[in-house]
Amino acid sequence: MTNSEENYIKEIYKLSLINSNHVTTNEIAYELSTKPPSVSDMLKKLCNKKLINYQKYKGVNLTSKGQNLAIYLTRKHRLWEFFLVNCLKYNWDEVHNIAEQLEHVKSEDLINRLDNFLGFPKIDPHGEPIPDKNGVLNHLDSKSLDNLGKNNIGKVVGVKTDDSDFLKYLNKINISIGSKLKIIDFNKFDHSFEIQIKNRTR
Amino acid sequence: MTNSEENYIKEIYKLSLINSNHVTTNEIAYELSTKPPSVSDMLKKLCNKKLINYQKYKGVNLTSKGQNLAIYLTRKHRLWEFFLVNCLKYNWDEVHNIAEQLEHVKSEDLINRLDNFLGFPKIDPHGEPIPDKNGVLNHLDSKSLDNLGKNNIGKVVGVKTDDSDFLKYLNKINISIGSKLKIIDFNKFDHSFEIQIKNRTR
DNA sequence: ATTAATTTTTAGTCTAATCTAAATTTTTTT
DNA sequence: AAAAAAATTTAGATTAGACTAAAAATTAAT
Repeated sequence: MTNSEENYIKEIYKLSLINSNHVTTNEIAYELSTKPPSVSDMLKKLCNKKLINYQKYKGVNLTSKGQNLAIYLTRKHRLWEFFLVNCLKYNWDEVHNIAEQLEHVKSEDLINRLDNFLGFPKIDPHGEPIPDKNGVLNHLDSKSLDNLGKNNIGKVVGVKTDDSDFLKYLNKINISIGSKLKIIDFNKFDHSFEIQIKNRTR
Repeated sequence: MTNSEENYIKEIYKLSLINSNHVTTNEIAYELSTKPPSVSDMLKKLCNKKLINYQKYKGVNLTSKGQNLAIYLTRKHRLWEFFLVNCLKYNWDEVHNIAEQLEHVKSEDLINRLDNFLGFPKIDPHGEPIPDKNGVLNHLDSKSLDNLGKNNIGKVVGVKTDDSDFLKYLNKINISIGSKLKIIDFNKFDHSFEIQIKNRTR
């Protein structure tokens, strides 16, 4: 299993959570900053390895073998992110690229020991659940901000994106995991919210 | 800088410490489990990048640029080994392969933070010195076992090889860093020693 | 239901790193 | 110092992953 194959599997996994299991060539190419022909080539290879279901022109989804692999990669990524933030004192907006590299280190034993060393954490620095040794994911009871509704109050439990610039913006406006948000108003023309932020004072 | 280039630089560094700065194509090929033509190709490339001095058929040595790089790679490798043994509770004979992978992660900041997290250790689990941020190496005052001489007593401060089987053998006969050894006898026919081992009782 | 636009795939090229086989240079032996 | 052996390099092929340009299939628009 090459690093590149692993990156494709992880990306297909991410996209299939958004697009209800139907992922297209162009989407993958866009997300991985590569070109569609490269994706076509790789899809053939991953299909031969029984990691994805793929029919020409029809898009892809993961086989259960591919899904297990994706969950294992996610486990590695999130455990490394947890290590970087909690041990090495990185900010949550700085860890993605490094975790991306660390996650390709090949040793299942290493990851289980890391998990143990970190105290078997259940959520990563962005609030995303960390799959356990058996691939079991602890889904949080949560809804996205646009489903909260006007005048309702919610508590931030996670952020879906790894985009460093967006996370920096959240730092700037003082939103982090645990912040309480109230929807004040909604602007239809650009789908933006006006919100009120309450943080616990420390 | 590719992983492969890094592996070559590190190997040339290791070999030039043994062979007083004259390293040959076949030696490199043997150590890296590759073939001489592959080495020839790579040497050309590293020479173009001014990392080694290389003349066809004449062997190689590192430029000062190459040496700095080698020391930095050694720093990364030994810090990760320290982490694996001291945090993740690996044995000293198990860490080499994993550290080999971790050392290719590209982030100088990561290594400096790791160094800080580990408490700026000076020696790795095999007793080898860990270069600091500026590449400064703390050479231990030591001699090899075959220079100790009959009836003399020495204290083990380090082991030069990463060979997992040899390290396991040392575990078996109960030699570790800190053991006191006395040369009882020397057998000329196969250059073997008879030694007495004294370990601190805990 | 054709045409137009978009998406996806095929065909062929490129680079890094490897290999085998053959040629060349250096070293050793006689 | 010539011949034999060993070490090293060149030449040419291969694989993985990416690319551009062109062809084919699908989807959208009239």
